[in-house]
Amino acid sequence: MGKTDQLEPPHHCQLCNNRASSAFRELSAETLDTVSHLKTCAAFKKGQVMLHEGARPQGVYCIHKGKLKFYRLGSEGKEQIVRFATDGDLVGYRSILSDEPIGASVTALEDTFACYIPKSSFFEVIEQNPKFSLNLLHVSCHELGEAGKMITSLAQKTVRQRLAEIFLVLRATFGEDEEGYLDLKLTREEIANMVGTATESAIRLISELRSEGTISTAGRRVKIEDPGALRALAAVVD
Amino acid sequence: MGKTDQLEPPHHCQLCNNRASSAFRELSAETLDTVSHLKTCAAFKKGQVMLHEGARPQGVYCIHKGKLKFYRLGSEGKEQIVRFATDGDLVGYRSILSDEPIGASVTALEDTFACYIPKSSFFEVIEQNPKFSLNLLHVSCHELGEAGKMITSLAQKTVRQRLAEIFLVLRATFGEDEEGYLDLKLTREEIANMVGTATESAIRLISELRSEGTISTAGRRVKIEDPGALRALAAVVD
DNA sequence: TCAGAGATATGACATATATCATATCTTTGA
DNA sequence: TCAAAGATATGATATATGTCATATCTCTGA
Repeated sequence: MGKTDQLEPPHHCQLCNNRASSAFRELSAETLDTVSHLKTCAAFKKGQVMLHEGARPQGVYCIHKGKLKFYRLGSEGKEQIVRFATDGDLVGYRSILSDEPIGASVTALEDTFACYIPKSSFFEVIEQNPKFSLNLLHVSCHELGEAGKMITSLAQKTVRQRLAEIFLVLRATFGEDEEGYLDLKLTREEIANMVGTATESAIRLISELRSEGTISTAGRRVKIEDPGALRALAAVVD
Repeated sequence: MGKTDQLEPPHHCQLCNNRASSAFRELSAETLDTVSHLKTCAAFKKGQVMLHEGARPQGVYCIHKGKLKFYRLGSEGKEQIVRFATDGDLVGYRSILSDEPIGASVTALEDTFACYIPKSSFFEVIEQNPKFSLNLLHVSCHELGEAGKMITSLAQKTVRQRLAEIFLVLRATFGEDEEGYLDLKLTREEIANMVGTATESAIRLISELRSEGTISTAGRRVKIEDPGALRALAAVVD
């Protein structure tokens, strides 16, 4: 569904729509040319795993179009979603740069197209472009801040508050479609795995928010009806 | 207490004991010389705040000797400890590199000596030393992985399991003194603020672990008596 | 050195959330 | 298009943890 020429990666990084918002922003034409020649294309179907927890990646992916979840398996085998990636985001860089195994599996939430840059090429670009290093530092340090927020939220807020917060975060990250629904379809189980609660509890609390008129749902599609109520509930600090 | 000449920062970075384990490892002699001339010294008494949440730091601190906690204030004003820093660690780099306000306040848990490097000098070193950028990327990406572990633990483990885990983490991070006690004194409230629970709950569960013979305590000093039992309890995955 | 403040300890009780069970409702793939 | 598999929904119940209250204990600064 949709025109494939919009979904396939462009032939050259300079033509990529995501360039301005990615770690490749503000790089010289020559550098982009180099990266362009080093990269290959990869496609992932919805549900397909891009990276496995514990593995050693041999390169990084730059997401051209798609949505992915990062998750760790807890001791009971339950998924904990730790973050998401979408257009323009780099995937796999954490493991390569810290020289550690993959910390979180990455799976496509919808059909995804990505560019693959081998590890060696990635390091070459880093070493020859201080600007690229700075961009990577910017991204990783920003993520670190987001993780701190998530830690505080998990430690101090109730499930109900975290659920409200998650809907606001999803809207900020993925936006809304023409009808006002969050532009990301998640199962109730996946929502529970972000919030850190049992699936039944997530379902129950979603039903409550729905009956209170704060949100509405249509299958897996969720619409925020009263953002103010959500913000009040979530007790958003920052 | 203690000889001051051991506690004050050395005059030159090349003589610093922490060099090998810090982000300044493997830098050229000239670079270290530059940094040495740009830095100034700073001392923090136990309990003193090094950085305030929400502020804009004008430089980074390299910890020469000491222990500090990073914490965010939740909506109820409760501290959530998100990580620690000790000898050789950089403090404040996250905010400067992501160009965001400080995400977590930093307070000295004991008297601390640090070197202060102004923002501009810090960026100069980064731009002129790809190796330093890589070290910083290594550190920030490692921290990001640790944050992911903490998120999973908070979301999926019981307070009892997290408490067991914390004692193991503290031992791995700070080690033990000659008598076998964890080399870090925390109040029960601080322990609760790491684990993400009420102070009373932390006290109660610590009492339980004590009566089970898994740990022993002497005031604020904690000794791990049965690491195996702690590991089993924490259900450590990785 | 001592007194007051803060920390630790423990009980009683409240409650949010997990767990288990069952019934419908949607997807999805053949 | 349909049937099976999986997802959603909701009730009943159990329980871990939070909250409030009170009583020592132990630091720390004057």
